[in-house]
Amino acid sequence: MTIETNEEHNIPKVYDPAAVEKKWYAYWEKNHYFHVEVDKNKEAFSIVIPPPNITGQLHMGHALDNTLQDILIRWHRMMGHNTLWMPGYDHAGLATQIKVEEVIKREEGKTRYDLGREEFLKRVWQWKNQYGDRIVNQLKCLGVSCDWERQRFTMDEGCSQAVREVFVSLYEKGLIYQGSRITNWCVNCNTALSDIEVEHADEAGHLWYIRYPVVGEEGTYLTIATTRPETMLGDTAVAVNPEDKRYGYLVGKTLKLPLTDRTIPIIADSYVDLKFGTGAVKITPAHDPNDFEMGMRHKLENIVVIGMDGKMTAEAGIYAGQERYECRKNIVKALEELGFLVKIEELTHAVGHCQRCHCVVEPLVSKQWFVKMEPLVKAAVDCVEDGRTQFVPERFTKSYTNWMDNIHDWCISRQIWWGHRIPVWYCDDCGEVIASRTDIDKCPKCGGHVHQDEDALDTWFSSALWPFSTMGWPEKTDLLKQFYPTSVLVTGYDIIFFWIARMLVMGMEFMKEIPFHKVFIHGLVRDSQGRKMSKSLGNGIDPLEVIDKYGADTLRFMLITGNTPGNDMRFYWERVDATRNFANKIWNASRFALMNLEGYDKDAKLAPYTLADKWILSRLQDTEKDVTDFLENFELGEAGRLLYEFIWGEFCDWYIELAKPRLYNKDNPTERATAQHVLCEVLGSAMKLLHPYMPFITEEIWQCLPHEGDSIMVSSWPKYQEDLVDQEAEDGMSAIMDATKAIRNMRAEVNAAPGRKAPAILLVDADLKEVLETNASYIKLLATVDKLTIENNNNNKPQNAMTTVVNGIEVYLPLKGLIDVEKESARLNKELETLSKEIKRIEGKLGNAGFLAKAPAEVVAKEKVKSGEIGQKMMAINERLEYLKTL
RNA sequence: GGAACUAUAGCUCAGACGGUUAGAGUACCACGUUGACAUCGUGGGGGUCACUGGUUCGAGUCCAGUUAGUUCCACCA
Repeated sequence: MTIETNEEHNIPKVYDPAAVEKKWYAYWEKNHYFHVEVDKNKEAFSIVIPPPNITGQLHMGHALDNTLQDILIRWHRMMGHNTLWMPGYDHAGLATQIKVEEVIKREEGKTRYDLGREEFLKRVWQWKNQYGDRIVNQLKCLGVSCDWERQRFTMDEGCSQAVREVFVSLYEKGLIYQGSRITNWCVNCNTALSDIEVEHADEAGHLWYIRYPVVGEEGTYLTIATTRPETMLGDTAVAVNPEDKRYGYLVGKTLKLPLTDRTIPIIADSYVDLKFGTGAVKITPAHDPNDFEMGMRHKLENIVVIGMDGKMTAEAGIYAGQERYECRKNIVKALEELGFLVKIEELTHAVGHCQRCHCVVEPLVSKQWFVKMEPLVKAAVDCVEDGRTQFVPERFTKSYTNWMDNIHDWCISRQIWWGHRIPVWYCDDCGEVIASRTDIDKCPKCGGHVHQDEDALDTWFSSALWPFSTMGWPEKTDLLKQFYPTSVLVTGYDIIFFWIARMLVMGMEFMKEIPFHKVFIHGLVRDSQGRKMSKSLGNGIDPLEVIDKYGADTLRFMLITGNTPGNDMRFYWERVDATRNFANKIWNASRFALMNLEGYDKDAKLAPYTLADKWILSRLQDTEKDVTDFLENFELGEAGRLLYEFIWGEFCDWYIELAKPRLYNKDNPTERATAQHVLCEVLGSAMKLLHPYMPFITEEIWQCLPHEGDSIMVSSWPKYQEDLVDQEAEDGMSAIMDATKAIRNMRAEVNAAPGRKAPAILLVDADLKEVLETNASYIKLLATVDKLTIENNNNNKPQNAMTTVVNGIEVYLPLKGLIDVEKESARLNKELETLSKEIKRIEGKLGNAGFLAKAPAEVVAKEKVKSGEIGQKMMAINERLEYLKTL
């Protein structure tokens, strides 16, 4: 194959991602590169996407999460594995319902109750059909390579069937039950919530001390302390600790409950803390979880005074109908007026808020469905503790197991319409309760009329099944056989309990197998001040904006590098700029290559590799190996950093510069072809290694370079070629690079005109002499040297020259008339100072018997070499200083 | 009340098994438009690795404690 390039070709100097990205994504999709069929002969690698909400817009968290997955997926695909990335989205029950309700309210002024269940659901489906794909399209802008042909939805037919199967099966096993319990109730969203949907926040509140008169003992009171005086209307007892000597004599007596005409008993219960408040607690079983428990123990009555709407009930007497906080004010006022209020203290305490609407959650008794967790968690904890499923980073294991060890039953019913309706029917005639996998229209027992439970399931119930429901469960599919357990699950630490834990539980229960081998946890993307990005703060940065301005490659690489797994990261535009510059650097390196590939013939006869060729090829192998190692350990940031350093710091800064003379010289076609060959080889491999991170620009470049195959994304991952590893070449090049840098450094010190060539003298050890002589042209080219003299270091030292010693090389720069004796002496003395500090440290080590005896021989030898080198340096500098004194 | 994480250059962050003269990007200073790139090149300044103790021949790296910050869990009215 021969490349024809036109000297005048107009590849733009600045990389423009917009056109490139659209073009290649369309190309990949058209060629079905994302799609995978089961291939039992290949090693399987699979990921199920954390399904984004249909209401959602792509945010930075998605961008990070999906980039991580895409890197792993693209890498494994290139490794030749049978690679599946299962995409899909989540119906997000409550969140979506609220969203659609808002829209309908705004546009039509109606509530969902106005529309009725059927019509409302029709609207949500419409909404889903209209906007559901929005986030998928946004994900595509990011370049992710999901198998879109397999896209799933938590409420599609298959997933819904899986939900039914799991629900009914658990019900039959007695692991799902219905009960009247005190649960978290959101008075705004009008539904029950699970414990983890309640967010606790410390709030400044008050502790009101109220005295309750003891019945039959005029003038005797028992003072209680409460943070919620409005609930006193529902008090059915006051409790003291049985050990509490202050109140012992009162236990068994009754109290007159102020503001009511009821009397309540004084009971003893060890739950009561003697040191808090007065040591006497009012008990309101209907409105406090602890009181509820105590009420059960002491068979107390539940008096509901706050309703589902957050307003006081008829039980609240004259307060009926008042909003709960308004009532609180009025109660306090009344107590004060009647002399029952003893004092008010300031108190900060944790108050639960609804995760969705942030209003204060009310503990209320209601009839709900629960999953009995305790029998289910063991398997899910065991598989993590014995390492079948591993968290990366490992530290998240602990928070997972801690949480699982203290698990509460999971309230799964929601008083909402959008979601999986609870598959339970009640017979209106015989009262039978039937959980069914299929819809029923009459009672199987008596044939009577049935009606279905009105409630829907917690969104996370269907998410919990995601790893297997998306692969066709409960059918025994080939997909499941090949891809379950999935290889890795990638998500943020914020949903470990909501999602990871539940998937482990359900996977172990229904597949009898872990859902994933690894859980790769990442942190949050925060703003530049470290704050969470949020709508209310207005500090969110739209990933699509970054993609528009800078390209997806830049966003992806920026999000992945510069932080470590599991840690939060801050978003800085400066870092976006820096990454954009990297993309542009790659672009221009490729532009350079293309401009110099004219006449390139893949099969041309090659000259022997030069030192630079051997060096860069060897470094490429090191990079391939290290990058692969890092990827295997989920150190994606480190792998990215390595690629950055290799491409910019070695390939661009040194190799390209050194290849220029051969590329420009058309009189020696064999050498030119060799340089072209190595240039293409290294650049091509570098693009492959970088492809998982920056899929678009690497495809664009790869397609321009000589290549085999139709796309870089289905090309093979570079192999570590041991025969190209050349330590000698690497050592030789580092000597040359060190000498070059030393010369540049000294020239800069005296402000020598950078463009003007000057002579230099190197005095070197015998073993370095040959490589330096052979490649003297490198130093001349890169250090702007015209006459380079290389001698053995036992020769006479050149006079009237600047000097420094690096890597066993004494570098002299004759600078006739340029040397400022004073300045040069100062510079050398400063260097001498650092060196003497260093040698003192090393000699201390070498003089330490313990070090010599216990440190590995290798380390000792290294220190000795170092000591020798420094000694040599110091000697040379001292000689030079002596000479300067004579001037 | 438990638990986790973080503390390294002005800023944002890397530093695997303890052994490099502790790194990068950015910012800053100086010089530079030689035919890939000024979204660039070359060079430079800048850190007692939060503090205290311990283990070790040797600690930014391991252990204990202290301080500061962040976060999660927890039914204390």
